[in-house]
Amino acid sequence: MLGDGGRKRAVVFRIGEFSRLTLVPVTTLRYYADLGILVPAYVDPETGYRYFSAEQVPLVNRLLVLKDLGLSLGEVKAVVADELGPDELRGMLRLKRAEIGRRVEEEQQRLDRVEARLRLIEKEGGMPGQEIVIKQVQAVRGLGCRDTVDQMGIGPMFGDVLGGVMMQGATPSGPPMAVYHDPEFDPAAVDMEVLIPTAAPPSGATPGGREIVECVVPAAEAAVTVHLGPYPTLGEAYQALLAWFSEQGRTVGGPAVEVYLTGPDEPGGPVTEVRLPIGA
Amino acid sequence: MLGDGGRKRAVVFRIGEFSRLTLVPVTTLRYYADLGILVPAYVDPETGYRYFSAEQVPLVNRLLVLKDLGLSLGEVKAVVADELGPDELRGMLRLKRAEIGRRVEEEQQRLDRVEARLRLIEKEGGMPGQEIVIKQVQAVRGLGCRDTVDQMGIGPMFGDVLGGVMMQGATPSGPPMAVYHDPEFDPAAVDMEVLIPTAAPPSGATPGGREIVECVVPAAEAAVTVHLGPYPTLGEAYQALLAWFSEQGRTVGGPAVEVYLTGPDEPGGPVTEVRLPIGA
DNA sequence: CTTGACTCTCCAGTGGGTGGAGACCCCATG
DNA sequence: CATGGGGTCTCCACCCACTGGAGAGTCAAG
Repeated sequence: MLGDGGRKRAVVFRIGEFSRLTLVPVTTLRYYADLGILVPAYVDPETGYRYFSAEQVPLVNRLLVLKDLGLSLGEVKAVVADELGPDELRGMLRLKRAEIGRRVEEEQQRLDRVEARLRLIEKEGGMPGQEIVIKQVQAVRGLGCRDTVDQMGIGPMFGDVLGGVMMQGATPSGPPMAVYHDPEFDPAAVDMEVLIPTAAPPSGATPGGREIVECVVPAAEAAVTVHLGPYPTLGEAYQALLAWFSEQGRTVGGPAVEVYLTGPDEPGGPVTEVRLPIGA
Repeated sequence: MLGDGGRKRAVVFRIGEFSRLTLVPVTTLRYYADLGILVPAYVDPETGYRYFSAEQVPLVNRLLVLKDLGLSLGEVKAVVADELGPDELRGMLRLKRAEIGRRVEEEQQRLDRVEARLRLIEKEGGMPGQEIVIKQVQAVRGLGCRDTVDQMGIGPMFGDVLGGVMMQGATPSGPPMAVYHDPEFDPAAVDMEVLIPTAAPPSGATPGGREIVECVVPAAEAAVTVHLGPYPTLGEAYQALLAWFSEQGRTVGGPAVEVYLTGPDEPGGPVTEVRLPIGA
């Protein structure tokens, strides 16, 4: 058309023209060429210049469409290079559909959380002091015992169990924990389990007066918060957790667990993690 | 508690214990520490060991919550470090809300496209030969002319315009284009505009018999496809495009544009890009 | 031949980590 | 007090899909 005198030379474009034709940036074209996804029709062995043919424009479009459907460049390469059949392609797209669906769901939930947080800020004028996080806590194995005591007996029980475990020669592998088996807190009769995590628990003997046995706190999905301050103020943490449960429309799925990250002798009071399992 | 003889030493955890407490991987804790997001309570200057205090557990939870709301680590750092007020935080969250909303929208549309493609594959048993892509095509400036000719006059018109433009000494900056101004194709009277893109267009003179003037193809959002094969088969491309418009529930927003990437003398026929603007 | 636009290769950086290599440290036991 | 095993350190590379820059070479018009 533009001269060429009848010699049959394929119509090729340099990378810049091709970029203008396809609206794909030059650097990206080079990147695709290096990855082998869009191999130039001809590469000058002297200069390294890449030349693309007009027939490659629809290939670029196919590539863009596949990318737009959410395929990674590796998958795109497999599709355009290996010419994989409609079955594999269908399978791949079904996977993508599931994956994108999941992502939509996730983002929607994230959006809900952001909106809840915004409402909270509007109402309270700032971030709350204690955050509530969902965690998949794994099971904890250790030594301890379960007993029903009144409110005043809680402190002594810790000392008792701790002393008993030490007497057994076991080495704590983490901070002490307690499980409160009563759904309601009754100051007169607290059904609680105190345990010290240990790596390889040797078995039973008696300390001050209670029997030390192997105990397990089961794995759970739990709403978790951390309370800073003396034990009488732990109720705030439970209030916040229960408010969260009612706000989320979820139910409590098991007994509360407290983890005593720091003892009561610290300046500023102890640090206590409170876990409330989420119902199935 | 564990001895310590009454000396006031803060309860600190090594990175592994802290990781177990917070369920954040050790490597990630180190990463956050390096970024200055979660600075250890104490770093041993001799060994470099990082020690975290129990008071930092709620800080980690706050961090996780913020990250979960979609903030980047940089933003999280700004929030936890600079203690920025509720106003900035609110603003940031509002931005996030908009951003996440956009992303939900996008992913939803992507999901729709994947499902449409899956339906297509089920029906046709494979990928279509020609893909349709949405592109923001920018305006093209050049030399050419508009005329109404019959079907047989299209070819000569190209030769005429091309010759005229060459005679002006202008250098084409891209492949020839044509705009078809009739909504319907009437073989007896085709209202078409032929133009050759040029960088700095010099103005008017006459070639074989038509006046060459400066022309512009406006920028547009267009559905684009590329057709391989002789011109009489271009109807397939238009059919595919119109099917796409009706499937997408969109309307055509302007005259069709054809870009002649390759001339008719190529083996295998010419390569032609067809653009149909999308209505506002 | 010069000039300016274009292209080449190579390297670095993005974000939010993950994994490994090789060296050092801590602690409990013998 | 030596030793062993597990924990921790730093540094580097890798993931994805690009994007930007430096410095050198190339192409085409005047």
